Amino acid sequence: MTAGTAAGLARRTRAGLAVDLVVLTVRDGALTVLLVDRGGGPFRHRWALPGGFVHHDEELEDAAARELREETGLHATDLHLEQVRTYASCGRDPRGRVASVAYLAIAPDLPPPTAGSDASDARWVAVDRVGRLAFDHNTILADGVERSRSKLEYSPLAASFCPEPFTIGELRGIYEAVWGVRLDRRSFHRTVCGVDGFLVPTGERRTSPTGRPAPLYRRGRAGALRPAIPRPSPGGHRDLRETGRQQ
Amino acid sequence: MTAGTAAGLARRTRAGLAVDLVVLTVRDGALTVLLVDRGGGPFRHRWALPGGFVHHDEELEDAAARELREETGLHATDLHLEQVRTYASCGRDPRGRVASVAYLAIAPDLPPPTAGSDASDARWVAVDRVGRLAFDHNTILADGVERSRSKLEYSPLAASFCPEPFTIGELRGIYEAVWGVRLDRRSFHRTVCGVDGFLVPTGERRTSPTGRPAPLYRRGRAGALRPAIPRPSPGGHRDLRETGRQQ
DNA sequence: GCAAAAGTGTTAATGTTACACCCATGT
DNA sequence: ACATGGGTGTAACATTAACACTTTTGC
Repeated sequence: MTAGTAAGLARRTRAGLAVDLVVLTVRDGALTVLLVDRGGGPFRHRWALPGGFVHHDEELEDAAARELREETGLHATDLHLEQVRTYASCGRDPRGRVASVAYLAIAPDLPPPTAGSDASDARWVAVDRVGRLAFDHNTILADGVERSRSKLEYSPLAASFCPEPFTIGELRGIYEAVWGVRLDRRSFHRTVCGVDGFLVPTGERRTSPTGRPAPLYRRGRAGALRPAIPRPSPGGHRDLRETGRQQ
Repeated sequence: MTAGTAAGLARRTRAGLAVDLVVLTVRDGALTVLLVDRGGGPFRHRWALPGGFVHHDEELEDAAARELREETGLHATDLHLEQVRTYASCGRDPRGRVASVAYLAIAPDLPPPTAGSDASDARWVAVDRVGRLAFDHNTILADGVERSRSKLEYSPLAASFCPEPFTIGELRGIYEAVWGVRLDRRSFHRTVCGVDGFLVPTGERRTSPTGRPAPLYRRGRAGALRPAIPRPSPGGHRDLRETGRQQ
């Protein structure tokens, strides 16, 4: 589009342009999201996703990185940031039409955030303990979580949850927390090590008070996981296929 | 987001809000997109994706459906419509800041469209023969095509390319055109019939001048394909030829 | 009968799952 | 030695790919 006659130009819709962030990490074995207590505006003192209006001449992704920095001190170079989708329902913001572009940010576990300019408080909350949020943020959160769950399978996203360098065991903990399943330690090891470009061994090892020292890894360059890390099917295994019969 | 103090409110960004449509179909065995020749505005007489500004108090999806109707006569009830992503770079529209939400529309093969209000011409073009488009529409098109290719695997999207009722052979033609591969006729048949809820037999058959009559199907209610339709790996091996003659 | 497309059966190769078992370390 | 987690081997099972063969129609 963006087709427009002179008449079309005159009556074209203008809307507020904002970004909202679904910042996920794994803390204590649970998938966790960063929430802020809104300091002002509508839904004051409601919990919400961090975010804010895009500045003039500012790219969406830069706005997302800026909000992240302002609210958490995180720098976008350290983490994965991707667009999820846009929410622009007419009634979603009482101040008027606002189109909010949601971004998913994946970060290693971090210290509790400090409240920023737009928030009176900020904290990490396990995604299954999140209450009613401001605006349509419960929907945005659900979409972000769903996106991260499915991308774990075929993208190297899981490694973005780990502070580098990390062990295979820590990586497995990410998969278990995000998917909410238990994975076989031995099969998992072989599977991830068999994915070309996923993990790069540092040559170092981490010794721990318990167990054999584990080799350390960094994120590799692979953009997609081939083969994928199989996600256990929730309903168990399929039984025999029934071939479709006609008449 | 949508956090805003009184100060934040005053300086919030406002932008034009538009939708662009990647309307795909399969024609003559090729994945094909609907393009319009821009009748006015910037990029006049350049080919572009159909789309336009969102009206006041109009939902994004309604705007997408309206543009589709205006430019092609298609009704959204007949086709699959989903949001892909939002493009809002500062320089993408010479008229100013415009956020364009891209939608993917999948339609059965249709007669050539008629030009609408914003377009001086409209036509179907095979996606691998698309030239330089207006704005950033080549990028939007590429993202839409990529989305449709990956969704074919695990969603019932392929059936939206077929006018109902359809045969298994027609459905296979969709997969072959979109993925650009040849699929084994017999394995494909078993695979799709084994997916619960994908296809619903009508009980009717379609007789053709050549070959055995094929049972007809409609789209089922499945939202996801379990198991998925396996997509041949690109770095793969086998090129299949199906001569149709038995050895 | 013949060509063409639908549909079934079968097998080899491949992939996945589950678990036995060994390794290396701190206590 | 033992507990703990890292790492390898392997057999059972499930899935996939390739293709032989049969069925049903129009001409």
